[in-house]
Amino acid sequence: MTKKIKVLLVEDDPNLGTILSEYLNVKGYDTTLAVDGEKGYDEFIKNNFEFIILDVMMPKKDGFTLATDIRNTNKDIPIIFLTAKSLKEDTIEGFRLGADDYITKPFSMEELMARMNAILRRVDATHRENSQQKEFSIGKFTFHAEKRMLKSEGEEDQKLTSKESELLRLLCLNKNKVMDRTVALKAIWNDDSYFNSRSMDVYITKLRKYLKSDSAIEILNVHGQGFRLSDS
Amino acid sequence: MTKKIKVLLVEDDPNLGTILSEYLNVKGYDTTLAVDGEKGYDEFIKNNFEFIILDVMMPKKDGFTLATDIRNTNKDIPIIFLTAKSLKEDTIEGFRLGADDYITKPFSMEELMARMNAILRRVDATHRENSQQKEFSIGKFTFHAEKRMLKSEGEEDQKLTSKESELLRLLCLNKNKVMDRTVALKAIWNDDSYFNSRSMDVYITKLRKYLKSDSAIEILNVHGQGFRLSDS
DNA sequence: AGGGGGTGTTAAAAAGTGTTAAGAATAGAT
DNA sequence: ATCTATTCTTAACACTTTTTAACACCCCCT
Repeated sequence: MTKKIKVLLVEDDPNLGTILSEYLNVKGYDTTLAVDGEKGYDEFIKNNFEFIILDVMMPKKDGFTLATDIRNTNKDIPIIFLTAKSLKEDTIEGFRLGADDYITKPFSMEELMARMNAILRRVDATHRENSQQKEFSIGKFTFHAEKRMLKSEGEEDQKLTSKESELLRLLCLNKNKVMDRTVALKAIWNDDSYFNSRSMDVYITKLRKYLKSDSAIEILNVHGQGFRLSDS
Repeated sequence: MTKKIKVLLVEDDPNLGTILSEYLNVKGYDTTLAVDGEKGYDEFIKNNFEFIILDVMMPKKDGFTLATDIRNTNKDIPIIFLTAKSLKEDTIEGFRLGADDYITKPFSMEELMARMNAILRRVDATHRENSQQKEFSIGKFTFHAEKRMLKSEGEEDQKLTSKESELLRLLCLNKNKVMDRTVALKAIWNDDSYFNSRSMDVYITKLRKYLKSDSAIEILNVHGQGFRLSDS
């Protein structure tokens, strides 16, 4: 399970603020609620947020001013504005300050989620390429995912097929934890169905063969759940 | 001066379509207008667009279907939906298909621009600018796509034929990612058919020969999908 | 203990690819 | 216009990757 994304929500309406905050937490985010712009800025400075949602109309410090201050210290963090009015100039102003989206009240929770996800997908995509792990160590083996190559001292290099490689990569990412069967099927086959599932079992057998020369490694089945690559 | 961004606009209303297209061109984009979903897809295959704007309600092929087809060949390209109705389910569906934004008519030109810019800011600059890139670095080689020339220190320059060059260019644009077989065939041969596909395999063999003196480079096959130029 | 669903394994079928070389098409030169 | 060199396509064969089928076994529940 991936780490929760830390969200700062700044909203002066206590009803809406609480509801939104709780909804986001249920959806797997780690949300902090601030009730005005100044408190929002304090929270921003003290924590490492990864996503900002700002109401525009707020006492003490309005959303635009707060956004400007936030952008001064972090020019990458995604910002979404919430607003009661849909004045055109306001919208443009929001985007000019570096907003990623601008949502007019009333809006549905689902829509907010959908728009957050659309933005996060982009942020991930740009950061993901470089931060993707390419080389894994499994017992006496070294597995290079990109090159689809499994090496070990004193043995001939084993070239893997793309399916073999993708599966082994998922196992490595979950080393000593269970790699969920359904998750793997959807990630590699795009679809979990009976036949794909059986196909995956065939590949598990193949991987076990490749790895059998090191008895410290095992691919264990977790009945009804998936597999665990155990490395001691 | 940065290169113009190539935008595909698919909109069946000729009035709106023309006005939008002209407006975008004035704003420095290079816009192509298609009047229905099928024509839109044809244009998408033939060109290297970097941004897509789709009307949802269209004859022949609606925006959602078109978006799905486009996402099948390119999962990174930004997509914005335009729609007359603001049905909640529609919005969510659009985002589920990988939309980056969803704009309800009527909207202002400025708002569209602002939302486009917000998305483009997030997209990796290299993704945007590389579609007309002329020079590529592959391991110890340098490839000039325009001049169809492959150079490397201490080796004689290798002149490539046009097919060889176009194929290598596509591989370079997708370096370390899969170059989809169908997309490449449609881009280079204008038609994916069995024989063209076999022809492409012959060219892959040729390119591998040219590149074989650098073992850090590989053209890997991804079964049933395409090829990946791996460079580490 | 029995039974149903999940898994391990092997092998054959189906689909896709690697490679070489000969044939067709095209463009350039004479 | 005809010849020629080059480029591109088609054919052929060997091989790899993936899926499907088949059968044996195991886990877990009642």
